[in-house]
Amino acid sequence: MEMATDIFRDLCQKHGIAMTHQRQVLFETLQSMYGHPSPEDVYVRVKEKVPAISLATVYKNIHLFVDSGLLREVSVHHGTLRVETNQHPHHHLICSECNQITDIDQGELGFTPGRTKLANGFKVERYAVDVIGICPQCQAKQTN
Amino acid sequence: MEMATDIFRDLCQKHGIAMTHQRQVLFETLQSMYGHPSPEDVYVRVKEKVPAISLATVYKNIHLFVDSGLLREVSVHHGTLRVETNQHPHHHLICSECNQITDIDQGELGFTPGRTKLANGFKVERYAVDVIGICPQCQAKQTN
DNA sequence: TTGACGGACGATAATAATTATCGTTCAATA
DNA sequence: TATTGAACGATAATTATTATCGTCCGTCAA
Repeated sequence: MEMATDIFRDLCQKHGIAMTHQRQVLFETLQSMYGHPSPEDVYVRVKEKVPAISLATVYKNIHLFVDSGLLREVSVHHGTLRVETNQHPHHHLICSECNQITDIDQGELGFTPGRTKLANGFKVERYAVDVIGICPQCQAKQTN
Repeated sequence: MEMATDIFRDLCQKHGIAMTHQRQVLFETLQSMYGHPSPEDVYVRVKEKVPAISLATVYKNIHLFVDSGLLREVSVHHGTLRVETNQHPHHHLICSECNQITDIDQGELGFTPGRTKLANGFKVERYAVDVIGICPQCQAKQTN
């Protein structure tokens, strides 16, 4: 489960971030966990290896990892409660650059809802699809 | 844009909630808005019609509407920051009863990613699918 | 109509999650 | 190895949300 230090150093270099002891332990800890842990959960686990670490460091580096593509977060949506005003069946386009969320009709997306019962017995009510990518505005900015 | 009071009363009855003036104005206001407003946004708008309304009432009733199915929220997992520990391409099963989130492999879901460029010029990086429904455990509880 | 009851409201205190600040320490590199 | 900016740790501050609690309003029985 241990990752060689120089492998992690390379990984950091590839993603353009500095390598520190805290970051290495944090990353290794994440890889050893299951499911969708909260920063607090991760903090508790990392403390076993680096007792002096601060919760703020965990937050800062999770965000750093996410921003630099080392790590992914469960949902790219707003951190706050948002309500749908669009009554029609639709999905979301989310720009990974500016985080803007735009609605797209189910038909326009070319998405056909799959089965209504999955292998494990999960009963499907509906599908919510997030299309993550770059919006036209941000594409234009990038080429400039 | 106005909704007759007795139509809203019927709607409330159908969903098993009491009808009040604040709820009616809140609901009408939501229907008149676009995009994905925050409770604060909605509060500001509702205040124009009901100046004495409290932000807490807006929160309470948005949740009531969501729970009773009158309204939908943008993301089922907003709330707190969660990180993915699963490196493989996967999607999420979300139980609308107990809110548990389970990973499901893209293949197992039977989902075929669509086009990589959408009509409006949006450049697709990846698709994130949330399957919302009832997990086997909660189905068992319901039949009991 | 009146009186009682329960649920909804408004004001605001409390909590939870996250971010900002700031002095100290560490990692990259010349 | 000395320099220098970035990262760290402690903790204060902020933001979003929820809980509390006294009051008010609508409904129903007398």
